Amino acid sequence: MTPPSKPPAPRSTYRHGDLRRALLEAGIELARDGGPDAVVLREATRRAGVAPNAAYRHFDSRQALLRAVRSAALAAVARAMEAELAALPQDLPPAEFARANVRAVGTGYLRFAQAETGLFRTAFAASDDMKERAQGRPADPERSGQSGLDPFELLGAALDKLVDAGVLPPERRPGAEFLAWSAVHGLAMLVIDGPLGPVIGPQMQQIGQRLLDMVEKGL
Amino acid sequence: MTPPSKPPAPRSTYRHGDLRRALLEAGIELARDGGPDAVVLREATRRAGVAPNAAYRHFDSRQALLRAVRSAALAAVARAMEAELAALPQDLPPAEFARANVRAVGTGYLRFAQAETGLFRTAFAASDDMKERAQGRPADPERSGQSGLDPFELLGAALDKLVDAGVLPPERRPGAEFLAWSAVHGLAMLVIDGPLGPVIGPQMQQIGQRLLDMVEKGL
DNA sequence: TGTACATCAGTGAACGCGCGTTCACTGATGTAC
DNA sequence: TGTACATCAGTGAACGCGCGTTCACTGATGTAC
Repeated sequence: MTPPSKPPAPRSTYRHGDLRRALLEAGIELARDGGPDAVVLREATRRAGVAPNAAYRHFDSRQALLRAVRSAALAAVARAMEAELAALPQDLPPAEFARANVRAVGTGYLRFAQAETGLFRTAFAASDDMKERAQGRPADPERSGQSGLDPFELLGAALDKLVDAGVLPPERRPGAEFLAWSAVHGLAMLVIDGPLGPVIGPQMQQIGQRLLDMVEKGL
Repeated sequence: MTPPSKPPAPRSTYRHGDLRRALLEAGIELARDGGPDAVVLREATRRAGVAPNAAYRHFDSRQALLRAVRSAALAAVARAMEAELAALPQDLPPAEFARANVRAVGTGYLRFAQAETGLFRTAFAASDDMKERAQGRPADPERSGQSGLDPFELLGAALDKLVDAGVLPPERRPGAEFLAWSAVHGLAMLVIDGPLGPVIGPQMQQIGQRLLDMVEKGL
């Protein structure tokens, strides 16, 4: 895709200025067009125009850099969802509005998966040190959007609205995020990472809408 | 997990006998407990008790070996589905039986994902040379179960039964496999490869059944 | 206001690792006569 | 039935690669007096 490294961007000062940020941004760029495995310490330092070991002033290890990139990717997913939510007409009847919220969250997720495949894979790929994720930890602003909610929490909030509006019976609420998330996540993965990419990729948006219909009816 | 290599299994004859099969089986073993990235040519030859380059008599490249392993993994998924189908009671009323077929396919998929995580990931992970998958090619027995159908075809057949039994309106049939597959695939991926592993892994089977309810109602 | 010095960001060189792959080879097999 | 020989599966050694990480260092900064 892109050539192995960018012009080293010569630097006049001995100090870099904001190497941590530069490395993180290089890492995000790498993830963007190669997924998590492409987040390579040496390449990030190359792009920042710095010796390989300089990275260790700012990150304990490659893993630590990857973690930071992952948080940034999650925040980007959250912002994509927020963008869809913000574009919603505000004058819908409550039940309809609640439904539209859930759809917007799902649509944002799918759009992001297709537009930023590498970041999407980075956000949700396996990782040995990630075994602690998502249980009741305090919300981490690093992985959240403007609302302060991470992607999972945005989905949860939308489903809560569905209950409040009387569309979803409260007894069906617990665990509903897993069902909704599964459906949308599966389509995303099949298209970007699996065998269905070439087959349904082009029609992803329509299939995505049908999938959201199914979730809505089936929840 | 397992030590880096097994006892080299000393060989008395100069010829190996069935090196291709041995390499394939070593590759499957590697995939089983490490996913696609763990399918490493040199390690496969080590396990087969053979020099690294001997592999090139049987596979053009590491990619070729990985492809063969992937086919085997897909066949294993198909067999897991067939096992669920075979366990179905045969005396259900037609509509119910058709529904049960679809559930069985989904259940087999989810069971396999949880029991054979590495193989599952290998079967469905990205691959640059896989861009041709799944479109109208003649069914490949390498990736099929006893029925001669690969996992995707098994799902398709189950959905066809749903239409025949009058449960699913024919106009909803086209593309239905993408919706059903997405739901189930998403849950599998979130549990084995994503942030939800520790959170819902233990309850995967119940959530899986709820998910299949959703698909059934929503299709 | 000027100078000594602690701090610490970045350097340069090197390490060991394991990988996929290529080369020219050697040893056993089985077929043709 | 016995022997020459083509075939080809496996060997041994080596290649170049890029990675993450460690070491002892050097250069600029900013604070204490």
